[in-house]
Amino acid sequence: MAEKTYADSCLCSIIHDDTVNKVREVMPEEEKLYDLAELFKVFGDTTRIKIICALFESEMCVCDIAALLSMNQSAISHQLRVLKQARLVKNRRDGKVMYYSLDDDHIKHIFDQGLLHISEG
Amino acid sequence: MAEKTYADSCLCSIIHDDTVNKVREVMPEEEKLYDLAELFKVFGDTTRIKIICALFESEMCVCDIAALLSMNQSAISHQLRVLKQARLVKNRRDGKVMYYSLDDDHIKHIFDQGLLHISEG
DNA sequence: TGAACATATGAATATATGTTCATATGATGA
DNA sequence: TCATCATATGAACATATATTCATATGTTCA
Repeated sequence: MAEKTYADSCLCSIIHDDTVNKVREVMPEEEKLYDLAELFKVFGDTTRIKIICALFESEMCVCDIAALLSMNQSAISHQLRVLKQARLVKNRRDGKVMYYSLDDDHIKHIFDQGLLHISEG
Repeated sequence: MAEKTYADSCLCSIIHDDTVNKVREVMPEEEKLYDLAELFKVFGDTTRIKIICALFESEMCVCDIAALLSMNQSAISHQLRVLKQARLVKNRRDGKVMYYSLDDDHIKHIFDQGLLHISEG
């Protein structure tokens, strides 16, 4: 009764048990995969990509970034919060001004690999 | 009139012109940043992350993947299409069965860097 | 203390997106 | 050719999310 090993939602009756079992054994734990998706979701927005690229070059205040991207301060602030929660940026206050900078060494590698993928084909 | 150089949407009057200009010069072109966000958006979903992780281990057919993830065939097929459009997977037909496998060498690096980020802190 | 300014935040809105359901397509074998 | 099976696809629905607006917070300086 090979069929019994499959989820009810999959209507197929002939699949490759050995393959599925082998893969199942090496799959990372659910939580890790969820976190990974959450991380990439943060990168999956043009505004945040732009902010990160800007911060590759220099620490910037919220207003700098808003001016650079021609977006309003609130939108930038909201996105910086997302980046901060993902521990991708950090900030420091200097008087009224809040400066943001990158807080992760892996981002650059990830971006470079992504750009390599894009430039192919 | 420093204010005139800023977008109307940014209400700040005191920002760092030099920084903004310097950053503006090194920013990648708009289209490239858009493509990069689109790529990461593909990685920003748990189902697709799981599919990719599974394919790290072995080529699989649609039904295999559906069984592995306990999801229905249609959902998997839709997501495989997204992955294919992003040129992350390729497929080959063998009779009625369509086998999918990874079609990019950078994915593994990107995932590993992402996992490094997650495991920190 | 109060005005001015940079930033943060909550609510609302519009848009994007993942899954499901129903059904179409394409291949096999009798 | 017809039934069966694996996969693909379009429409619909529910949910997530980015931006805007209005306003709050926190700092500086007079």
